[in-house]
Amino acid sequence: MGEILSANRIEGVVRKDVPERVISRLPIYLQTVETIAATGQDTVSSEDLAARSGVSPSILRKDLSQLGRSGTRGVGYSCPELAATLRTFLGLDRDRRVAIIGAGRLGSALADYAGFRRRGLRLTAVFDIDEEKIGTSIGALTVSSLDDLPAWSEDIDLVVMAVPAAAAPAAAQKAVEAGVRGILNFSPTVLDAPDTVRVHQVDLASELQVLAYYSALDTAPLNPGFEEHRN
Amino acid sequence: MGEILSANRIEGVVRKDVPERVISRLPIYLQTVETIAATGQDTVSSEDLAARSGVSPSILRKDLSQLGRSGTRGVGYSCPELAATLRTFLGLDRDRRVAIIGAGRLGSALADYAGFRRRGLRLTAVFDIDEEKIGTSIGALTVSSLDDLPAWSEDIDLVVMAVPAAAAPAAAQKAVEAGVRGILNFSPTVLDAPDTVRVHQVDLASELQVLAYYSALDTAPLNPGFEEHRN
DNA sequence: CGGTGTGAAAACTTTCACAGCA
DNA sequence: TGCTGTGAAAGTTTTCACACCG
Repeated sequence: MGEILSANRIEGVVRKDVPERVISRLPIYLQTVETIAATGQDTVSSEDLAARSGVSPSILRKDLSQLGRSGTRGVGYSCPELAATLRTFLGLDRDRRVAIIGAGRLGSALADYAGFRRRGLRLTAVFDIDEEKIGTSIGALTVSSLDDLPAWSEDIDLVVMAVPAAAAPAAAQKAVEAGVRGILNFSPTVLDAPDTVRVHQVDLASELQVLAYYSALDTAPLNPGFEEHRN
Repeated sequence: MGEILSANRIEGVVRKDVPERVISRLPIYLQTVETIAATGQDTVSSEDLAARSGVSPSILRKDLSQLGRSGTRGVGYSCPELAATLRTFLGLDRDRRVAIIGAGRLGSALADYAGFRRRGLRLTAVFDIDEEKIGTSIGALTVSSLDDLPAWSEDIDLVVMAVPAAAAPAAAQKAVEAGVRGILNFSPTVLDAPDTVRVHQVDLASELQVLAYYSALDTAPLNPGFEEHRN
């Protein structure tokens, strides 16, 4: 499940194996540095960039140092240079092509997200199995039949799954067969896929349940007078 | 940012401080064990439950052992008992009240999610600032003005932010002032909030960018003939 | 001078392997 | 016997603190 691939070969250059934890923070840095660059500020310190990204300055410096030296001592990081480095490293210099499976409310909402292009992603197709939806428009796209997915396999790198839990495994199977390299799964189901396909899970209820746990901490006990059970 | 609270007092019982990593896996176990229970299977081994939850058996056993002994040696875990333990531990035995801020496409789609009740969550309100949307219905709820949020403060534990990035900080501020305990933020902005409020970020583009990175690994090098640089 | 880059230490997480119990 | 619960080992991530350089 979600094994880390170890070859790490991009454009022929073999890189130090960068941990997934680090990779998952890079998009945040990218977004933050773009926001800062948009204000006209040309350089930024690790302290400032870290604060705005919600991480510690030392972790930010460690993370960025793994992409090669990218800052200037005594000055900070050049916003445009850093943004370019991050985009290249993440493979966003050439647009990644994304398809959404599921043209219901959630799928349509995600398809609507205006930031795709700006963030190096291109929405190329939307699929559904519902005859009612096939042929309708979502933004500039027309909903295709999921059965036609194989025909698109050359034009899809990543898939967003926005279908009911029951439909997810079969749809994922089709995506895998079509050769997609990653699946972002909004259905509340653990999907299994071969090691060549990365699956990330986003589950509304699970996230809220974690928050629910923390929301119950530190509140007045409902049942005072009870005491510590230890084994 | 997102400091771990340390008091950990639930219903008067002081617990071992359970790491966030562990907490974030519990909802998955809960969902998996409920699915298994629904098939009529009464007990489950750590090996089986782990495989279906996408984790290793040892990590599953370690995680569950932190909730107190919950299995039976030689047998496995009782599905109904384990589900009850997890629900209680996560604080889901009494429904957590959730509000959605943002009645656009995404907010409506999330409000529509059928699993709330079953998963210990109750959607109590939907807010927006757009006069056009206020007063319209989403499912059984009527969209309220965000300005009325303070009046609801007693009825909201958690908030889901589904507004454009530009509107997120102000909306989060209102939620914090109303005393919510957690925010699940779908806007692509890092929100800062006091330590008493936990903020989790879910960003479509960031998730896809991480997948994009991995999708570029192990593909045929664009620039073959280059060889391994090792330090 | 000021802020990055980085070893070394500390903290945390996962895996291993097996004791112990139903 | 079979599978949980758990110490101890291995591995990973974060923090610290400071050398180094523009």
